[in-house]
Amino acid sequence: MNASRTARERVRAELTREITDVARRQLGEVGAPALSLRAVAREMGMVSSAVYRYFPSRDDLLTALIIDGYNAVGVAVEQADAACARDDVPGRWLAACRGIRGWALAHPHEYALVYGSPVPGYRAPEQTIEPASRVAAVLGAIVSDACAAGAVDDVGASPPASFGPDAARLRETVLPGVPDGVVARSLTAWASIVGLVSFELFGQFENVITDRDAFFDHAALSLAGLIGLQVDPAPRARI
Amino acid sequence: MNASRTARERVRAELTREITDVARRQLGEVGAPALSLRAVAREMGMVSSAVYRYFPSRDDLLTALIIDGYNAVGVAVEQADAACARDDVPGRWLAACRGIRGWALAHPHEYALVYGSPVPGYRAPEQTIEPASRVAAVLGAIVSDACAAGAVDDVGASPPASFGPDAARLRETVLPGVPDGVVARSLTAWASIVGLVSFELFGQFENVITDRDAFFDHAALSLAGLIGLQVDPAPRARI
DNA sequence: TGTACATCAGTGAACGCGCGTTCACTGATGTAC
DNA sequence: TGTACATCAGTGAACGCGCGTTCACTGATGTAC
Repeated sequence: MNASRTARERVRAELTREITDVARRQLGEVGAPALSLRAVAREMGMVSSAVYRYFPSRDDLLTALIIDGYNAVGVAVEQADAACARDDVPGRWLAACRGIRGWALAHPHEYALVYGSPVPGYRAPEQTIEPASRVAAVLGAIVSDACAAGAVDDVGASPPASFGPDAARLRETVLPGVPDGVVARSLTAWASIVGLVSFELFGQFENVITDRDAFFDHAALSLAGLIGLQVDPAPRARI
Repeated sequence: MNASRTARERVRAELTREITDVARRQLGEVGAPALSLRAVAREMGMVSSAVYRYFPSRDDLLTALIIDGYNAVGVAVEQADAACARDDVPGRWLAACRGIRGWALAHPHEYALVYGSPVPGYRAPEQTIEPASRVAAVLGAIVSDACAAGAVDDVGASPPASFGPDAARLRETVLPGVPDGVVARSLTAWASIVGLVSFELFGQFENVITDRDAFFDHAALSLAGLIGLQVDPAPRARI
């Protein structure tokens, strides 16, 4: 029957989910390169070979965790953006950036898995590319909306001619209606935000920056300015 | 005698160096988390326990590699900067940024070791902090020189008050004579440059940017503009 | 210069561990008639 | 509703491997007189 068939499948889906949950928990303790199928099985109370019913190899488990990671940070950023007034461009930008950083600080090993150095011996399959764009989509929408509202200054040097096709492709997906120069600076700002978070998380700001919350906000707004988003010099008053 | 004593010590130094060379070569193949003392010993034709005469543990070998890595990228950036006319601020900035990226592309695993996610189970000791500042020192000198020459626009929002002491400390070491706002934006730009290189190396620009050389140059100059360095809109003519 | 001793480098075996993956198997859960 | 069969989940043992680190040891290289 269909009902009973889905019953078995439901159990299967539940266990698959439980395995990734346990794996994610262990990831948070030992980091991706040290993550082991056997340890996951042990914690689940199964024999290690049983996990192979759910994931054909360790790499597939890692792939699942990467996809989950991209989705998790994607959701965090989407929610941060959604909580802002649509026309408050600097507010949305800052909220989205804070969303990335907040998620990263809460899940450092997951962050390292998706934005850090590649796990040795593991090669990410195509499947991981699409969920990776989720964060970019939110940042892109903010810039697009700002452009549509005429709230972007397209100043600064023009990007190289070879960037044209890339910009055109990005306009079709995450940055509709955004001129080449702003596309280039948006990409730069995106990489910069992640660079800032990585610096903080990977220890490069040790003994350098004390109040990292405040510094990050300031840096994020500087980068909004780099893109050309019109940012108030002082925080706007709230009634 | 002193001469013979240094003879023995010379052999020791040579072998120590050879071990790190082999380790660095293997690092380039398997990545830091998979680097193993035994494999290094095997390639050297020694028994694994012999390596312990030179490095008391695997962690100490990793530490040596990290320090070497910081020094190597430091040298690369210093040389890139030194090849430019002292008063050509944008040229020096671009050269230094290219130096980081060029070294990173040539030594991706070493780059990942120093700027990527931390190696699980390894905790970097204090020794690694000082050589880490070598790159920052070059970038800092460029900004300092530009400030001294009056070639920096200190525009944009002020950094948070809590950043004051950090800026003061940085002024004493790598950014003499640089006002708080420019210090903050220099740090942001520094993290951004490394973020761009990481994005490229760790696969985030896959299917996004085609001509990465040209894009990087453009991004680096955008970030020079973020700091406030006065950049010519068009490349200056050369006679 | 020659000898007695101390220092050091490198050996080989071992300890104890964990890993990914395969495979033949036992039961339980589902399906078809 | 009941039975015969097929599918699937989980077991337990095994394969073959590599790892970091310790330790008692043999020789060679240096030092002091």
